[in-house]
Amino acid sequence: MTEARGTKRRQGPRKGDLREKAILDAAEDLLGRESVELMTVESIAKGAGISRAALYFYFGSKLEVLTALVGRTVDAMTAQADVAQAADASVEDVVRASVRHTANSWREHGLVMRAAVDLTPTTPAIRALWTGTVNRYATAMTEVLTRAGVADPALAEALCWMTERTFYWASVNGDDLDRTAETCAQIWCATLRGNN
Amino acid sequence: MTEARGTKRRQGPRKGDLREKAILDAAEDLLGRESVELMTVESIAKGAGISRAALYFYFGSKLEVLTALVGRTVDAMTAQADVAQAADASVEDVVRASVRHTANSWREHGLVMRAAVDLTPTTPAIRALWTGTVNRYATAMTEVLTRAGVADPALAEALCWMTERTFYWASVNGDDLDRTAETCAQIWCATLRGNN
DNA sequence: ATTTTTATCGACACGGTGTAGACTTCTTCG
DNA sequence: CGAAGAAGTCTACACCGTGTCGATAAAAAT
Repeated sequence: MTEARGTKRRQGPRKGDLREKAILDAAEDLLGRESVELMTVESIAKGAGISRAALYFYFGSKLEVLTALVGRTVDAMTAQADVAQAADASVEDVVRASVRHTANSWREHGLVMRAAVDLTPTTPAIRALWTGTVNRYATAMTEVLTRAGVADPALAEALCWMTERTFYWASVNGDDLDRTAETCAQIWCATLRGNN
Repeated sequence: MTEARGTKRRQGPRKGDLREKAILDAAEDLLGRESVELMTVESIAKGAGISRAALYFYFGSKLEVLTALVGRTVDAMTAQADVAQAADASVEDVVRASVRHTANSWREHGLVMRAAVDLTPTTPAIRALWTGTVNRYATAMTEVLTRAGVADPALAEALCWMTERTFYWASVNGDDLDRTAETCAQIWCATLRGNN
């Protein structure tokens, strides 16, 4: 099972690449209605307008679909991520801007990000994507913290996971993400000052 | 499906209550070897020395077993929890003690706690147990923070989830939990000072 | 000692998964 | 154009884990 991808189809913008996108779109759509484990290969296929067996031509399993979907979303996130980092801004401002940016990601891609978190325990590939993203963020932040005299990378890491979890629950509960961002930023800044 | 429990058997230390414990023990044992979703009702039953169908006499599903197991563990945790809170200790000391206590919980019950976190998205009953525990901890901490002039409950909540996630990953990766506790305590204390 | 509750088991039906193999539709190049 | 072959789709099937049913055994209760 699972097939590691790439055995079949590989190159070129063939006709059925639209299908591939359609499948991901259908899956993303479904995430809005049913939970991940209720979502069946059948339902995804139906959403994409093809038969169950046809879907297996493109993806080896439901989890491969979800992995591709998370990958697409993570790419989109990091694409619009590294705009910031104006070198002259105050450290606190950089931190606040980063947290706000995170809030926006959750606003835009909350459904998929939630699914990514939910699937992190079960799916190695998704775990890799997600922890990879968080760790990238963490190392970037470690640099920023260092500029403020806080050296330990473990601190940045812990704060990143705090941010992740807090936004996750806020997204699940439908809380106000601006407030959430405020809370997170406050802790980030406190750590910034408190450990020089 | 699922049967909501209680329809069958209810009172007394009947003979088969041992079985019930045996089943939970078997499940906990299994958590050490295979992941939650690989674990099958069959394997749990086998571990408890009974047949698959017999297990359904005690629990309505694999998830009910896991829920009971998490419940048992959470009870054990909270049982030995509220020892602390000596009213004259410094706020920072209380915080450090709490975090260290959390580290001990993860040391002792890491397997089940990890499973609880993993199952939180999928199983409402376990989500209730877990968020309940964390929230109890959060409100207790809110009081402590208030004593230090930091009023916002959202801060304590965010810090609790930071602690949860950080220990979760440390437990998964086999990191040193003392170091993890140190990191968490540092952020707790920074927030304590930084936001008066 | 027998009646009732508690516990166990074998057998079944169901639903979702993944695969095999036949079939159709595109593409492309002689 | 028109055959070869690649890309895409479908029906049918076998598998596996789940949960239930009814018959039966073991324990408790009377």
